[in-house]
Amino acid sequence: MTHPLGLRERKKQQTRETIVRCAMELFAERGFDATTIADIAEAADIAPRTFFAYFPSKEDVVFHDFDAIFADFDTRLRERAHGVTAFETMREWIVERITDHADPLNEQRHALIAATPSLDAHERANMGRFNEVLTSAVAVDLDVAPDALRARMVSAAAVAALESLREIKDDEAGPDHVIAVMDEVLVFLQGGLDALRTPSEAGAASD
Amino acid sequence: MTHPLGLRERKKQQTRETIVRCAMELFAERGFDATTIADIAEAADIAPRTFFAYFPSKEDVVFHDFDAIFADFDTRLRERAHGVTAFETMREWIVERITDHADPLNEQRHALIAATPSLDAHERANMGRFNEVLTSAVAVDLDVAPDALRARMVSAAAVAALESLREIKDDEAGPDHVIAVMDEVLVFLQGGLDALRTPSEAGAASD
DNA sequence: CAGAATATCACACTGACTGCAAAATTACCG
DNA sequence: CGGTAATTTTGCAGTCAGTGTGATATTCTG
Repeated sequence: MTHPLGLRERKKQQTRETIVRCAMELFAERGFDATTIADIAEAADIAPRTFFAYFPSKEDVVFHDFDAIFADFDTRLRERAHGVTAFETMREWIVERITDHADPLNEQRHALIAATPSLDAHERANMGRFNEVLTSAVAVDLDVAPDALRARMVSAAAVAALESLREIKDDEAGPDHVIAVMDEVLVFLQGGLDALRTPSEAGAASD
Repeated sequence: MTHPLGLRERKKQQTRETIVRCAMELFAERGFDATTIADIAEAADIAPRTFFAYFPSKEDVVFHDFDAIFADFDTRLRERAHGVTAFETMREWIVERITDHADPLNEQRHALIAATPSLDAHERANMGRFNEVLTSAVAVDLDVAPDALRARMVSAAAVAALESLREIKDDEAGPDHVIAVMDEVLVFLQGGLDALRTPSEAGAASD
């Protein structure tokens, strides 16, 4: 009655955050592989076994917010209005995320991921999930099969742009740079699709 | 003197092949995760500890030929003649591989990968390496920075095509289908790059 | 406050992977 | 051929991630 969430839920949330904070700190200090579950548990003042009540694996701590982000993107794609392109939806979503959720810890996180092969693989798998949902949405836009080559190419190029964005993120100019990048992507994709639409001149110049 | 390779080398090669064969058999039967190193060692008639003298991890058995394939692609890209596009090089390379190395076990392998998350992540990492070298080669072609967005997009789209090819592979028509796919990719990339080159009309139609 | 629900935890276990040093095998050279 | 050096195989002990189970503690509900 005093709180929107019961004591239990609040404590759980708090413990979860403590685990994430302590773990990321240790990862930054010693590296991911050199940090054990026991280390994290001690720092967060929980039993080692309890860690696994919060995260299925050590890696999942690093990507603790991915599920929420992905779900957000997915529903956004699914619930877009008729006539609104998947790419436009993605562009909007990215600009929002950049402006709203400017997380200064992201830079540190990505340094960690880049330095840890297993995390890098995990990150790629995450991007793969973005790619999947984007591909099927693009396929709907283009009115082709869900696994059509052109849908894959469009989605892959868009996700490549997404990846390039996360490398700059905070230090470079925020929304302006993002918009510039997305514009370049749009021109590229549009040009590519137009070329596929007109079966005229195929390949003449060098790429 | 009787052999190009000494007894030692020959036995090593043989043992390596035995491990791969036995392991893949077991993986196909029971699944990757349900197969232990001890199982593989017993089947290949070696000590469990010896397994790690041949492969750094269980996963690497599945991708035992990746290093060679990747090195082939990489040198091919590096040593291409002046004026020959990275994309053209890739196209040639793929057609050769499809025709020469038609491995009937590949289908089985990819089923295994698709069914095993950790292998899927590993496979993505492998594709990521293709993407990296292709990106820098494309950047040279386009005369832009190695991490330029357009180089990334081109490479990402090409790798997406590569991934789509590996899904069909044996059952569908071989070289013909491959060439058709690569042609479509070329038109798409060419169109996209042309659009970026002419700063005229940007976005009008829907993608 | 009692009892149901749930969270924390200790314990024991599997399985991947590593370091180390002994034992077996192969190569080399006089 | 014999013996020694180089290399490979192996056993053993150990670390660490992750899981199942059941006991204990905490919170919730009436």
